[in-house]
Amino acid sequence: MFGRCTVEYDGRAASSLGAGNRLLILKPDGTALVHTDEQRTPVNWQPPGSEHRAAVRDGRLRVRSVRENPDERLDVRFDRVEQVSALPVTGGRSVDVYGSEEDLRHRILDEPELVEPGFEPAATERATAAGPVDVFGHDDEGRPVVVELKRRRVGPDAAGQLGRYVEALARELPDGTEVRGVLVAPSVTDRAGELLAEKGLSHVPLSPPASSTTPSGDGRGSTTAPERSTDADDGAD
Amino acid sequence: MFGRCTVEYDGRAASSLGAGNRLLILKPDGTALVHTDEQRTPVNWQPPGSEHRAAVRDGRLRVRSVRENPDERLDVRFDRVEQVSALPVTGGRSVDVYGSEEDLRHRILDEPELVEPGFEPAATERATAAGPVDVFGHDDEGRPVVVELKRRRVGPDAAGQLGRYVEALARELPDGTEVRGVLVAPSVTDRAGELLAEKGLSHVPLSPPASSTTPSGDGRGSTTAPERSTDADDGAD
DNA sequence: CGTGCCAGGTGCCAT
DNA sequence: ATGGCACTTGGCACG
Repeated sequence: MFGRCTVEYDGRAASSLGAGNRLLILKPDGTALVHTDEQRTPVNWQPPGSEHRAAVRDGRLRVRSVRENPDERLDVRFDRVEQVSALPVTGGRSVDVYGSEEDLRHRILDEPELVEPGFEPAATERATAAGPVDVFGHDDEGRPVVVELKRRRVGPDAAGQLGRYVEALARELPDGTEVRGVLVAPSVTDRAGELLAEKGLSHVPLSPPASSTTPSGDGRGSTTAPERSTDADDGAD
Repeated sequence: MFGRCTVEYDGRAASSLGAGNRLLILKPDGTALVHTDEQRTPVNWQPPGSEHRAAVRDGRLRVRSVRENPDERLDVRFDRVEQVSALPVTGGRSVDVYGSEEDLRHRILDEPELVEPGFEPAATERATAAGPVDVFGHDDEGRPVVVELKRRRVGPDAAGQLGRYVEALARELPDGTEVRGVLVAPSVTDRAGELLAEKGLSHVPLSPPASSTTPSGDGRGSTTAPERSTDADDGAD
């Protein structure tokens, strides 16, 4: 729907939006989106699972979307409706994304020496008291190694996360066992680097496999070709 | 626009979406959104600042949106266009949200005893080597106190964040100075609670002021002018 | 369901 | 531009 409306939201937070022309999208799964002419993020919304209802009050259309747990409500009051469309959506709803953290994990399991020579992965998502460890394994001297993967440049939070895993494992393993921690990510910020150094953790610069040609820039050596590149025949257009 | 299309994305990651009827939204600020009939998140998109272009190839409409830094591209190829609308958006584009972390900070600055009796705030956003501290102050015995605010229930990350601030301040202040850390949030998860305990930090259960029951006026900080504050009316069911 | 964590996170604002 | 962080974060997978 498109038209002049006001929007009120109350729930996890609360907000109010004065009159203006906006686009209101109501999805059959209960999602509601109010979009203006800027930004990727809707100015107001209601998550999937909400219930939409429409009624005319004082001669004006009001669309109300409500959900519970948490209780929240979105009210869109129109004083003029410019357009209403019902659109029959079909086809795929989700995409496989290449270049994710999972792809990075596969890359490392395929070639553990990318982490360091002699590294031997033992488990993924290994449970610890501090949460699941992305890749757990041992170095060339048999020392336990915790590997935390990030698909992009990281800040201090990732260093903290890795540190928690290392500490949790150190407690879990026999007293005195030295546990190493390796952060695998394209790069780290200065602060994150300092934090890693403080905690005795290390960083291995490595990116998820490029889905298509991202040739120059990252001098991260010409490691073997990712099989992912089978979409190369797409070109043409 | 609405119609049957395929969608290809390549940039920070890469994805491919087979043919189907979807809604394509092109905003004048360069945003592009591809929505299916589910979820709040678009199945594909392009951020603001991108450039949209349309062309007919092999008798089919192709919309391409490109941006640089990072380089990324979205291609939507239609084989049938069901509807095209150009909608004149007007009016406010952003909302004042109540119940934010900032509101929680105001609440605490108004009533510091909510943190603990005798707490005296000294600064907000106080800079440290580990980042800005939400509220910095002193307790009834003059000890420095770092307060980290969260508007909702928090996990281990918040405990880590607070811990980093406390440690950074402890280093900055004269040797031996005891720095206390208080996490103000509605609640904490078990794991976060353990982490807090380990680090000698404490938790004060407190929520942002409820919007619907906000009793008295509060001078909202330095930011935008709230022109639409008085709208307490709520149409009964 | 809650907990934990990734995400093409987005968006805001500081240096 | 990069960094650090909040967000009605959203979404998923696992306990």
